[in-house]
Amino acid sequence: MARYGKQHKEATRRRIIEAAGERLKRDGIDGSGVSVLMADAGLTNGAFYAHFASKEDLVAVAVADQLHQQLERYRAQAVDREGVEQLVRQYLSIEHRDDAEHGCPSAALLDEIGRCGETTRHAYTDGILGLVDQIASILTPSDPQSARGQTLSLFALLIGTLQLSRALVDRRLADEVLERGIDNALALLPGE
Amino acid sequence: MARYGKQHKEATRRRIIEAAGERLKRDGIDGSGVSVLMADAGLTNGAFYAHFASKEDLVAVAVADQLHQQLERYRAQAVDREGVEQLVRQYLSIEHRDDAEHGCPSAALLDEIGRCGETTRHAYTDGILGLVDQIASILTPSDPQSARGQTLSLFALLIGTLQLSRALVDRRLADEVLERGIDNALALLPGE
DNA sequence: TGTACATCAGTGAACGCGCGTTCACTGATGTAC
DNA sequence: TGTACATCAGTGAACGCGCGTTCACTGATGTAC
Repeated sequence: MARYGKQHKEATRRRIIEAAGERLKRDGIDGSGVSVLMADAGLTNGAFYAHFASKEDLVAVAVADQLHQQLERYRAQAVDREGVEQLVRQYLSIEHRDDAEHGCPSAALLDEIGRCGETTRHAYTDGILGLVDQIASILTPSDPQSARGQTLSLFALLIGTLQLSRALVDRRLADEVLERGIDNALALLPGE
Repeated sequence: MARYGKQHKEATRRRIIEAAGERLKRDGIDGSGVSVLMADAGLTNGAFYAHFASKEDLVAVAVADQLHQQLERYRAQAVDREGVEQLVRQYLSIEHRDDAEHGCPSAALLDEIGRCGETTRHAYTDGILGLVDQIASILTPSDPQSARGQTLSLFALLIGTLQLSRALVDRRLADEVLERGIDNALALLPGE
């Protein structure tokens, strides 16, 4: 029945989603056209609608995937409080600021996501809560639920700091924002 | 010589800039077309290039104007530490979150600004520094320069918090982020 | 094993539309007499 | 004061282009005999 081996189309779909994640973070949602997104995956625009119902559909899936990838990375790295502190330092590093394409989807896209339809915002909400709960469970293993709000607030600082550092043309100032952000973020970590 | 009275064209230009500020904050930079921006000012698209060199030119000017307006508002309201604390509460209010059109340009546009050309990012940098220095001068009148970094970091928290609250579909959670943000922001205020 | 076939992932041209920008023009204005 | 005129802010159609989406098709594939 299935002519190409059923994993073939699935693999193509994944390639599109992952390439789209990077392109969206680099050029923004409105700034990334379907033809370019498909070309990034080595395909032509016509094949798009065999994989996704619409551009918004792909955006929602790509945002979910980006947050899921982030969760996997954080899960591997942030095994204890010190791991989380290291994560904060990496998040607010010059390398992360200067490489949005491979960085945090929230920092790259959050204000645009806020203007998206409910599908995308729902995917975002689910994804960020997965991340937040993971970090909260490490910082406050006895009652992670209570640390959710505080961890979300910590994320807000990280996201805002990276965006601000990216927008400032004064490099010295942009770097200082990152450093201040680290101190303040560490102070905001929910405790046991 | 000047047929329409020289203040006429200047007034039209201002009308375009102010309408554009609101439209950009509502629909984003890539999401706002020149024709719509002109229609918002009661004009047709053709007149645009008599006032601005390009769309990017208007964006830079509108961003600068928005930040300037914000500065004027903050200057009037934040005359002492308590005024600043009030400002933080207003910034992280449900009303502000649900009315991006009349709200903070940073919260509405910061990740898009980070992807803009140097003209716009330069305008943004100047504008945000004006704001930051104003707040810093109230919180640390003896040495506002030293409070600059900390105040920028405070702004980062405010901006990230509002964006996060706008993106979350879970209202309870979106509201909680604002509340947590207030507590954390107040704790981040640089002191004397 | 080799060949004919049915499947369907992917192609690429085309759809209508709105983008940013240009331009020949219109018509309301303040000025000159 | 009333009229003819020069100015120029603003109009609206058009430019080429890329958008998101559709569709008739191609051609590589795994299967059946």
